[in-house]
Amino acid sequence: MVMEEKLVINELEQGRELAKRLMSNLKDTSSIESSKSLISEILSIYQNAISMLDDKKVLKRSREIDDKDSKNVIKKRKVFEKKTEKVSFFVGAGQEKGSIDDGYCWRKYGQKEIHGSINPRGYFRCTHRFTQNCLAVKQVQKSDRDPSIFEVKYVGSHTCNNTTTSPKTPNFSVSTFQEGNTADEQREDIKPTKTEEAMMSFEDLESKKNIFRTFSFSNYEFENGGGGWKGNLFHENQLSPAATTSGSGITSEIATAPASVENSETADSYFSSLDNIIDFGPDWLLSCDVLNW
DNA sequence: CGGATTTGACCACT
DNA sequence: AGTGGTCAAATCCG
Repeated sequence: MVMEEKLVINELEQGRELAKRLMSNLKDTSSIESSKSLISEILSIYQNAISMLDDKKVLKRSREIDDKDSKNVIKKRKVFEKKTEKVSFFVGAGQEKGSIDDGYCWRKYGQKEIHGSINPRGYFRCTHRFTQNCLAVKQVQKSDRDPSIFEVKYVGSHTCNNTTTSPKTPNFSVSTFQEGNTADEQREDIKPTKTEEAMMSFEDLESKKNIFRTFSFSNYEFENGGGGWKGNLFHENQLSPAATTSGSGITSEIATAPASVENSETADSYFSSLDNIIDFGPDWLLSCDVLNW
């Protein structure tokens, strides 16, 4: 492991420790000021870590471009320019056949057996690819480790306006993972959720990402007891590979959106309230209690 | 009948 | 040469 990677890990570990302390403080409503201070520190640490990783990406990318230029080779596939985001959906038993709606219309264009994986990977692209030149693509694969988890990898952003009728509001716990096209991966787990039901539209993942980035925990320990899941989780009542899925063993940000829709607050409004992390309101604190933080 | 899915073939990349 | 991603003809389905 190179030195800069160690530094990043060190930064993230510090953030984790501070987060733990914050959790303890949150149980004591009298220490709000202390909690705010901790949050500020966490934000600073995560920002440092992110900056380190971004710098690595810039360096790596420039090297790739130089290599191409030096060889004077024109390659058809420009993989490194695509923005990818991995997400995992954790589905309940017997729900695989359900249909997940992430707010977009997808059309399956291929399926492949992946070397080393038990389950095939499905390839989906936006239905409006040709009508609106929307280049969004996603890959869905059932987790080998846990059949109840679908790993979904989103590549590119939607440029189409058409989302399916009602905003897809999957109820799930989400963890997204943004990857550079290489091994530079950022791990950011988050556990928002005011209640156990939040609705969110995938089109908002990108915009919310920064929010998660500023405040995230590794909830993997909570949800899997340290078991093998390395990535982000989505809890969804209904999900079909065609609709969404992915995020193979990776790490990322996590949002839990629960399973019923009784709570009227949508993910959108929920996340909006996160715009200023420091201003988490009483509701958020309540959710911490609910989650037994 | 039109749109979506399946699936083998093809191609880019390593 | 092996692997993953995409294409496109065949097929399915509402």
